[in-house]
Amino acid sequence: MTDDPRSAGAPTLEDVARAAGVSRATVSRVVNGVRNVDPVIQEAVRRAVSVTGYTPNRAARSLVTRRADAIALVVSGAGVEPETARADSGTGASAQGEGEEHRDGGGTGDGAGTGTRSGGRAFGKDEDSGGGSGSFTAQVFADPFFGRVVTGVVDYLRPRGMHPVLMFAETSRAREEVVAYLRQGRADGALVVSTHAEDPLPGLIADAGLAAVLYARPARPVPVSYVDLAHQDGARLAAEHLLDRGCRRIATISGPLDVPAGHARLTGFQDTMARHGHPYVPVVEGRFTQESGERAMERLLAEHPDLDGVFAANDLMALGACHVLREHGRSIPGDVAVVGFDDSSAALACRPPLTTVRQPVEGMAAEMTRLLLDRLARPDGPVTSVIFEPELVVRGSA
Amino acid sequence: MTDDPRSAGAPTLEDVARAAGVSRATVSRVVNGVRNVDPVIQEAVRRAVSVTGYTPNRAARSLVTRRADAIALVVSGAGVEPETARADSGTGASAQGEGEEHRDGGGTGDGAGTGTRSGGRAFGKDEDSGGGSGSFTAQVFADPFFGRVVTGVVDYLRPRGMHPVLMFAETSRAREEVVAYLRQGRADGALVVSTHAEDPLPGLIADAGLAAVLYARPARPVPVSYVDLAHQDGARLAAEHLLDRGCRRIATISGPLDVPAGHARLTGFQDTMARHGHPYVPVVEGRFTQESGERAMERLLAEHPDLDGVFAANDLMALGACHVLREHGRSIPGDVAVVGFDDSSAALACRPPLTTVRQPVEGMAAEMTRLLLDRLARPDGPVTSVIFEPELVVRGSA
DNA sequence: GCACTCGCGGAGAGCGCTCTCCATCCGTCG
DNA sequence: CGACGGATGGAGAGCGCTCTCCGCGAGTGC
Repeated sequence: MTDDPRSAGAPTLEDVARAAGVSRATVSRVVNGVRNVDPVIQEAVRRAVSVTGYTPNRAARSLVTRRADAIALVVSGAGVEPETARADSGTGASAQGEGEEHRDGGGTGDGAGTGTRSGGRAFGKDEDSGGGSGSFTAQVFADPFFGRVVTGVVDYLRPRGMHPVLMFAETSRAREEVVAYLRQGRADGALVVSTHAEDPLPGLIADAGLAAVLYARPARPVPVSYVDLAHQDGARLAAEHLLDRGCRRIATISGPLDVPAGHARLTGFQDTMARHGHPYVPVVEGRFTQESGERAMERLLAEHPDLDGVFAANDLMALGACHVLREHGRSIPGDVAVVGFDDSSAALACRPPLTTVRQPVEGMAAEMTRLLLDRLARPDGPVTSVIFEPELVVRGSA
Repeated sequence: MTDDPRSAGAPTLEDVARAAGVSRATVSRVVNGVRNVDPVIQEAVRRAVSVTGYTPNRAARSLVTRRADAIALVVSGAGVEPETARADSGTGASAQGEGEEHRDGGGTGDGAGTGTRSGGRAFGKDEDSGGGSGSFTAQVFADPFFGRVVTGVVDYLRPRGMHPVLMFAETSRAREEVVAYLRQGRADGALVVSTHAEDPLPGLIADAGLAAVLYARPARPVPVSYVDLAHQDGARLAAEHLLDRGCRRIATISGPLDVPAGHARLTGFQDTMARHGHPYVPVVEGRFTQESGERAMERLLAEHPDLDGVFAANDLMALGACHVLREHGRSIPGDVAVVGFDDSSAALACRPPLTTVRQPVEGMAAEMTRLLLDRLARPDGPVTSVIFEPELVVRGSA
């Protein structure tokens, strides 16, 4: 019968108000942006808050503010997949979404990465206890790139009291879930990292009038902000460095050509080479995985045993190339100079450490986050994009 | 004046009910677990839902169900930190979390891993555009381990329509934020991965009566479920393999001894070696980073130039050790056999690929998630823990 | 000295949803 | 043939919070 703080559940605004002898509204004012409350009362309220151990209920707040104060970090995958069936399997088993088909790399097509796919990832060979063997998620994190994106996003968000919800969207079903998630108001906007061009997700999000910012420019224009890297410039840096070093028989291992970054790095490289009198550059297409880099290097070596310089479109492939090169008795950089791209952790896992083109992933991810938060603050602000400049990091391999 | 679906904002249950000519309650019944609604009406409601494009508002639902249908994935860091000042630096720079003090390896103490810390991570040397140079986040993702944890968690959660909120908790402030987050009802429970023993977070969560499951047993008992690996057994496997191979002058690079996993792997290794007539095994403490593995290997080689076998407590260190070994002219496994631990992606980034002890991280993470969901379903269920058995994966290095 | 403004706190109306009663209506059994 | 039970749908009360009104008291200008 005393003023017990309603023994059930967590204390509410009401409880605090009672304890402080004021109204709910006043407590709310104090708890949030202190609009205009007498300092004395403020203090009383604050004391009451700590006495009762009050924590505002976010659901209730979100209900009225219509803000979740959360954002989604979405890793979006290939657009190519069997979605003809328009599966209406209701709830339940969505595990079948696995059947995703990657288009198998253009000219490289030695069927390599298909059966032996596990080469790219170390784990989960015959594991089946729920851990994602060949799952999209596992593939994603096999590349150090995504960890860096997460790092950039989280480091930007944390000081602002926000935390990202991690989502993956490699199937149309998953994509719809992402849109639904946003529409349900569980997140105010999305940070989308696409692993493939033609990803329909940005379009879906834009159509639904939801806020998003992309990492990398979408293949077809979408009215959404993005951050990107000047890939061509980076490739130019690599080419010039190899040339400056005196390499004359230079080849390149490109990324998947259906990925804008892969394409741009190749054309940037070829253009620069051509401009310096090397109109023809041997190229084998890889898939940004270490194993594909190995295959590509083997092939390159078979066809051009005398090459003295290689530019791989990312570090993982460069690492694989180095292994193969060494196995074939080539010293690095003595016999063959190798330049990678990204400056990821793989660059240092290599011996000698990789000379590479640095992509400031963390900074780009942070900027992407900033753009999203800006947009949420001013929904009618302009759609802006930021292009980052890469820089060459010279280490031992070239 | 017509039955326009209230042109403002998203359609609500009310709108759907009107469109279907039923009551809100009925629509709710259909949308959720269909308790008992006439099939005909069900169909009508479903049609109305798709016509109106209705999506339930999660905040409203959470408000009454008191469930967020979300869980937090928390990477928790060192307990050791300068929190005397009780830093009230408000928001902003949390980057100082770097000051985190790892005890510098027992006898190793050559001050190595201190200045050259960047060796462990590839990125962000002088980068400052917000991306986390030496941030805790960056450190965390520099190890392939966390990507695997995320993979396991996400792959288990996704088919269940859930997505994890990613949080980090390396400072007491961050820890409080995690607890607050849970108390606000933004997540129903937490999955906690501690990078250090003595982590206070599990205790804080348990004290607050919140649900959680840990990856790895906490140093001091906490009434919380966890999953863990039989580290000793794994180390035994490594020792026996090295011995079986005929190695007789074996040394080991241990993990940080203040981390239970590091400690257990060392003692398991030593015990087995002792049981086989090798009471003394040279050991240098590493920090689970590639660079610390290199340093340790250098030291080991200096003191025991004739060694013919090395067990590194994780793959990253084994990778570093291999580099150093090769630089010193030792062939692997010819002159020196190397065994790693984890079977992470680093094991395949190595040449020859690493023989290693497999920790089924994805499976363990999935199990951890299952335990949490179980607990949320039955809050008064038992506190259970699951210990996984490691297995030896023989590849080229030993 | 009176109306007017302004600062400040309280009352109360929802936000959209779930869920517990009830009211109905049907079929069926005594 | 009347009553009763089960199946079904509707009404309505909140969940905890924010925020718009209002009221009140005190300062201010003419």
